[in-house]
Amino acid sequence: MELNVRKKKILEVIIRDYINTAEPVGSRTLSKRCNLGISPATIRNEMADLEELGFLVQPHTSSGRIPTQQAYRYYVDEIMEIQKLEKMIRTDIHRGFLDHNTELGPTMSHTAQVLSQLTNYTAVVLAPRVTNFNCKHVQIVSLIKNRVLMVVVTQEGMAKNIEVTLSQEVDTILALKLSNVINGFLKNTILSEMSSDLIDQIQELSPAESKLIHEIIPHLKKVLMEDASEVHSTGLTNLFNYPEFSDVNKIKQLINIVQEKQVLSEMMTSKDGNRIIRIKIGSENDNENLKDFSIITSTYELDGEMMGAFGVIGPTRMNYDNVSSVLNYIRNELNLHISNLLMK
Amino acid sequence: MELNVRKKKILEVIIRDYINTAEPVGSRTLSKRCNLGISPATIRNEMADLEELGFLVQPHTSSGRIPTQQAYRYYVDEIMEIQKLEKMIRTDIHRGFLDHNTELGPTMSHTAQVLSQLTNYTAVVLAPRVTNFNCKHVQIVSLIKNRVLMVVVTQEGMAKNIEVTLSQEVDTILALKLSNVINGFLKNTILSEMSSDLIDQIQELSPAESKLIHEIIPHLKKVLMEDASEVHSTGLTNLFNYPEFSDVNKIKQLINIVQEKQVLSEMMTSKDGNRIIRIKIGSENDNENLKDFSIITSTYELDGEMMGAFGVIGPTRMNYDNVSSVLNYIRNELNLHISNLLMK
DNA sequence: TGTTAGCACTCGATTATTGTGAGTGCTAAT
DNA sequence: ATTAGCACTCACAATAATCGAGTGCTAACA
Repeated sequence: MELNVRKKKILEVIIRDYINTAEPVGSRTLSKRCNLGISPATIRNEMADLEELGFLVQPHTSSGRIPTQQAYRYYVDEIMEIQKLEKMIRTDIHRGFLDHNTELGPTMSHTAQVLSQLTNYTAVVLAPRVTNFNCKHVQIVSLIKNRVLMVVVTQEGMAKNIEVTLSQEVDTILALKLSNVINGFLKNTILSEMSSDLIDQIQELSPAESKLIHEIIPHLKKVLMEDASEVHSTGLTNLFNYPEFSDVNKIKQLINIVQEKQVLSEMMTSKDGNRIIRIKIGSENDNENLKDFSIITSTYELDGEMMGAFGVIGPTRMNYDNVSSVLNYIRNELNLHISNLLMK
Repeated sequence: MELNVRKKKILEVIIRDYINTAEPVGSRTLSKRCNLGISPATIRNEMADLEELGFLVQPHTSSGRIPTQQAYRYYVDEIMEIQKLEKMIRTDIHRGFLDHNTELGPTMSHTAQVLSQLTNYTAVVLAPRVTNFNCKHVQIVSLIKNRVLMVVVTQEGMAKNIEVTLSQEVDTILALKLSNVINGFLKNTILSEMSSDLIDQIQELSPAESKLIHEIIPHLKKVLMEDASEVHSTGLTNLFNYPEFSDVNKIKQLINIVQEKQVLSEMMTSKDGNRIIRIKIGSENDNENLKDFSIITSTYELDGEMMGAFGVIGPTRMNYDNVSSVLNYIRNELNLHISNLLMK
């Protein structure tokens, strides 16, 4: 779809204006704002064309026009350019991260904080996930009776743990022995290749111990496989200030989105070509609850491998420029700090 | 404050009616509903008295009356009696818990689920906290470089862990040694009494190791002390259906409450005499955001020691009877299942 | 041929007007 | 002490009147 220069310019101004005001924009006000020296009447003609092409709609006859989803998509693809953030903001963000990069948890919540504050929308951050990473070390800790805590540590130094109930009692001594056996094993094999047969070949185990190992391995695999990464969200109430969210039903949708962590997590980690900044506008989202929202996300990596994602949820008339710039910069910061934190 | 029988009865019916309908109740409708065989005019007189006493207010002249906070308080203290739940509901709840009592986490989220479903309000559950419990076992797990995961296990088999960065590198061997040293120590001393002097008396440590122990102990103490227990909440959107929450600002308040986990946690664990069911109505709450809500909470125990809390947030015209009954029963269930889960 | 001034028209939003009805307080009769 | 009767109040809903930003169309103009 190609538009001539003037149409493009007019569309741009309309979108910008609507993003700011949430009011349908009419030809007269527009003619004042955009200094192209063309009269309202001409603009009206152009607007009529743009409407025919599917970029604009009128909420009712004889009102101003508002952009369609198609318009936002065109804007994002063809008009907008990701700006570099102002120097002052950049250093502000950078300093903030320096103050919060001692541990992983705080770094994540700080990221969410910064995102929602800088954009005035709702921020979502996925903590680093262990999926796809190799298990370096396992620690079984006896809790009480037949309950144990399993800690899985990846090559990169990320940890994840679950409590499980086993079929037999496990005391501190036994827990240590089981840990040692599994860790000995991990020196030669990766966890996902640990089969029943291999376990049976271990010499030094009593039948009871062997049975326990058989129970434990699937749990460990599950921990490493399942992507139940923690999802931080901040600035839920930010959206309440926008007129389109004075409707309680919209708010319900938003809350449902944020609470379906599993869905959110999958959505944010799915690829979109090679794009660094992924933008989904309104019904481009598969999730029913997100149909009235736009979501912009990005990911952070360690050593080329995707570790987690973060992004912003807002109205479809979102400030795509600003959010993209912010995400872009924060992505760099995150990559930097995460690798400082985890790799040697 | 004493009311004669008839006033008490009238007040009761008004409150019940208002809780159901959220509409101001007038003398005529009331006279039909309450079968005391008294005319609207008489009721009007009584209502005027009750208004003078501070139990009722009129939103505007010549409208029906609505109960004041004082009325709810009186209702809760003097009128209402906690009913036993219907047999069918009891067995339903009981079965539900049986299906979810293998691990602590699921038990907690199931509790929140059941609470919000049964009451139609917002449920909040505080997971068991380690505070006040004695540390039985400590496990230091090496993550990477100078980062370690510390696991603290209490006498009762609850676990809590944090990641910290230490001043020196800690590998797997060293982590094990440090764990052993601390655990050896724990055989004779409780964690909170571990002082610097005592650490210095340990023989088998190199200066570097001794320094690490000095760093580790405060972290362990902090884990055991601080009450950053996880707060589950469910059914946020339940409240949206009530007419008093069509106002976006009320919703904002609610979300703020649920997000201030620290405050919520303190509020729910603070005692209120020896009451099992604690009821705070509107401005009886210290927290500014809770001034328009009522909150009913209870606690669950292990071996007489309070472990956590749970409760329900709703409008001040909350169904105090039903919620109290539900909390009362769930409390028993929780006590039962938690002790099954944790103690021998 | 593209642009613009002019004009009649549209329609949501705002304000004013009027009923309607559930409710009240007061008084007088029971 | 209770109640029927009555005049009065006031939020709420429905209807009508007004306003104004915006439109489409036509004719004139560069």
